[in-house]
Amino acid sequence: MADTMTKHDFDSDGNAPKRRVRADAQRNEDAVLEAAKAVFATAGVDAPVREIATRAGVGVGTLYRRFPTRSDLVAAVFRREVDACAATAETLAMDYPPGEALVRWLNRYTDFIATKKGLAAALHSGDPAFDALPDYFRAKFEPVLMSLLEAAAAAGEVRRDIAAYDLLRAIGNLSVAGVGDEAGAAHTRSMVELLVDGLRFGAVKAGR
Amino acid sequence: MADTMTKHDFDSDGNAPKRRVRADAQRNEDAVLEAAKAVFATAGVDAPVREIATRAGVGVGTLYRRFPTRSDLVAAVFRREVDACAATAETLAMDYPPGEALVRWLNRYTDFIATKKGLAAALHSGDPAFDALPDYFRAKFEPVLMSLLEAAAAAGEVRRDIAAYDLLRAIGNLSVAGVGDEAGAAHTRSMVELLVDGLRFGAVKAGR
DNA sequence: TTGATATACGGAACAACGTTCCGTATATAC
DNA sequence: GTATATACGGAACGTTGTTCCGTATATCAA
Repeated sequence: MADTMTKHDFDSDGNAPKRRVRADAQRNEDAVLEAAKAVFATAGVDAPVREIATRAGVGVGTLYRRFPTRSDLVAAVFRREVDACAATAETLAMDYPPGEALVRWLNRYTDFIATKKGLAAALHSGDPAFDALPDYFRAKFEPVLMSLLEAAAAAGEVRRDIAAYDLLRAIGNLSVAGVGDEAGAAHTRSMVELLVDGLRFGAVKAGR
Repeated sequence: MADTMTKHDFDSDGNAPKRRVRADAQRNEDAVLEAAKAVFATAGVDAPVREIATRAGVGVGTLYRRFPTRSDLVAAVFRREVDACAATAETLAMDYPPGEALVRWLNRYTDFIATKKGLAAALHSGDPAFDALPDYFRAKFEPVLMSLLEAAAAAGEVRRDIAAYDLLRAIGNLSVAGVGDEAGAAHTRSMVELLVDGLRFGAVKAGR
């Protein structure tokens, strides 16, 4: 039978496909993301895929259909949470004076990272699935921190010669140490404060 | 002629081992450590055990006899390198003024960490084999940095309220980002400098 | 030297993981 | 209601870390 000429074919890029996404597929994707978020927070990003699939009530095949690699799943979950954290900056900027907004967001950011067991390592593991993550991370967070930084600098509270991205990375890495450790969290916080003092140091010298 | 009468019986601590350590065993242990050091530097601490065994010219069984866990091997290699890095501090302290010696050692330390792909993550992974590492790390590095810090503080170049250990951890974590990345190394360096500026900031104010 | 034996060796075998495959089930379009 | 594209579950595969054990050998006593 040569019925190769199928009836519906030209659903090229960006056009409406003949069939819409199946409801169960969508439901399962959500379930997987939700389960993954929970499992990652508990057991770190190295948690077995099977565990996530089970928790989501699907088979591993289903999971892999949507996330071809465990790294893709990690990336997807990560993106979601980045969005959430970045969003808090605006609120802070409105509710507090520049210097305080900056510090508060930095703390929020620190807490955000604290729930990312092993993620910093994964980011630099060379896995191609994570290649896009730093860019996403940066695209979301840099403008946000730049605003806070600029406002604080304008108020004469911090220096201007530190790039937002550098600060972002520095604090992110600083925070890796405190994961799952009470004393570690305290250390992280004081080191972040030290960094902020470094920021102020410059402002003092340049401000007069 | 009576000679073979115990030329080595109670060496170390009151123990009298019937047989001494076999020569081939010792040789293999060295070979494994050497191979592991090279492989870890190249491929990170997650490199396959088999690869290390092969490179050392031994079977995996032999490797596991001495290092019951891959983590134990990682720990052993790590300890060696910690010793080497800590040792450089004394030299520096003798050859440079306090402030400079401090900064130079901090840089040396940064370079040291830069070759430790993924090790910071391993340290906090919860693997029991690494539990002793932070203590070892601290026991070796803290006194060393305390000396440098104290000398610099005495010279009025830095503040006194930052604990050596915190600084150690902070820089270590800061350095994780720069692994295998040119720009990353530069970022790391400037963040370390920012930290040092934070140290100086306090010194300036502490005139009281 | 020679034999006895504790010790060490290599690599096959096992378990747990990430990932692939494919026969079966089902939501959607007509 | 039927056809069929789509999604599903889970067995199966390759690669890890680790264990096991039969074989080889360095050391000791004679």
